Amino acid sequence: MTTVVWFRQDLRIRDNPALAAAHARGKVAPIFILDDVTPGPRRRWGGASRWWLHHSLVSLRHDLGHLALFKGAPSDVLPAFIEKVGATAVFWNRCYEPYAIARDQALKASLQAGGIEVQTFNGSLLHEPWEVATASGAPYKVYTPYWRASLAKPVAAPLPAIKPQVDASVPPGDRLDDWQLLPTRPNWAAGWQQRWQPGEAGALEALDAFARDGLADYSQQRDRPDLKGTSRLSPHLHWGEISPRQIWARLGLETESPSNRKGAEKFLSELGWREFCHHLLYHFPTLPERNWRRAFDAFPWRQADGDLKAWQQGMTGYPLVDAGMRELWQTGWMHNRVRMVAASFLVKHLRIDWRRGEAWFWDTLVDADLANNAAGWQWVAGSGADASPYFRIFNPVTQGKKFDPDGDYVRRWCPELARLPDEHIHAPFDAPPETLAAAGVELGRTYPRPIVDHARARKAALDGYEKVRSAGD
DNA sequence: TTTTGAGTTGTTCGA
DNA sequence: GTCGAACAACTCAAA
Repeated sequence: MTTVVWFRQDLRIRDNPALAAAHARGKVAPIFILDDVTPGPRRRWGGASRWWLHHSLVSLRHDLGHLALFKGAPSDVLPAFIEKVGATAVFWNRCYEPYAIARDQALKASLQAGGIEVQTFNGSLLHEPWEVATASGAPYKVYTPYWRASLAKPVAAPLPAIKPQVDASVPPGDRLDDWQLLPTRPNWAAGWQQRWQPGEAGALEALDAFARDGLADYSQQRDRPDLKGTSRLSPHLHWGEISPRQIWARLGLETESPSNRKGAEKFLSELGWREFCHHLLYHFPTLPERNWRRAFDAFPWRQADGDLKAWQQGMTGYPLVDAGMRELWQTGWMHNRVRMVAASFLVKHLRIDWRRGEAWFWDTLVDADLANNAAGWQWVAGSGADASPYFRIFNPVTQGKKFDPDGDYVRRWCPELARLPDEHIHAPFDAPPETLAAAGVELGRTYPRPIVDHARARKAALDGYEKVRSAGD
């Protein structure tokens, strides 16, 4: 008996429920479908995600021994593939993007109507979004009670690795290179393979390194963009090269020292945010498109295309923001602390609609994830569930001094400022002229002047939120 | 149904 | 330099 396993965001052979169940039935016909056609917001993977996907598929194909690649609408591709390999069943692990849920439900119904057995599994979350609910059965809208309720539920143990018996008659489908997932002209991802190792082996190595070395100081170091204090597991998690269950199981063992235990709990609570974001997206499917708090529809966003461009290019004149945006552009990733500062700057200092920032992150982040991205941006904007209060406006200079105290992070990504002394590295616009000259910095020429004044921008943002407040009634 | 306590990540101002 | 209070009300979750 051959079972088709449709791989999506579960590009691994360990703890893969759909693959394990199919293997238990007999031969397996694995397939990945590049779906650029199903309609929906952010249905098409961004540029950085496509780079990651390419390499992750190479890795998965190697681990499986065979992987069929097809491009197009799953509603066309999958039934044809099932027929071609003579399968009687298809298994997959669930996705949670609203368009994917609609697509998969329709496909499941039509396959079942055609006599094909369909089974779906949880391969991406500790708990399904509908499994965690308040006493009255409603979805949670606040993180802390959500996570408390999640912690009270048992987490399934991870499944062992599967080396499936692949059906020899499985057609290979497309050549991966023909999908052109990798950038050319220019190849902006040159050098990314020194920084990232997409695929299951890389994910396991990253978890191993983090569990070994990262937990003891995680609670403090996670906020320091100048240090390597975070796990960098986010892109691996997004593509399902590793599952939250595996992380849960691994970190649950790291309890020999109190500091490790504290770090593990903190990290798992970050995993909890990922779960909460998926919970929100599932229960509020317009999250990527509409203000979760509708009163924010009254916020007076600016068009300001030039300011948007300066932000995207890391040319705002605020070193921490610029360092973050350049790190993003050059590596496909940005430190979480800096994401908050840079996002807050776009939304509150520049008063540009969070959706335009969300779109930029979607295209440039290797860990771009609809649930996390949409919920994160709405959190920063103040329009989201359990969001940052409107009056919380990050000061990029204060944040820089606090979390990049020696300026190492700014110097790495804004080398034109590298020779400034520590006390001026986060606010070159306040440095004495002779200090700037000695460091070879000429504002407006070698590094931009601030595109907005912090105090004025802060006041304007608060005025904008006043409109939201009055629209709330 | 009503009430009560609580709520990721900050900044600024004044003592 | 450090510290606490104000920011401003509102919504949520649970008793």
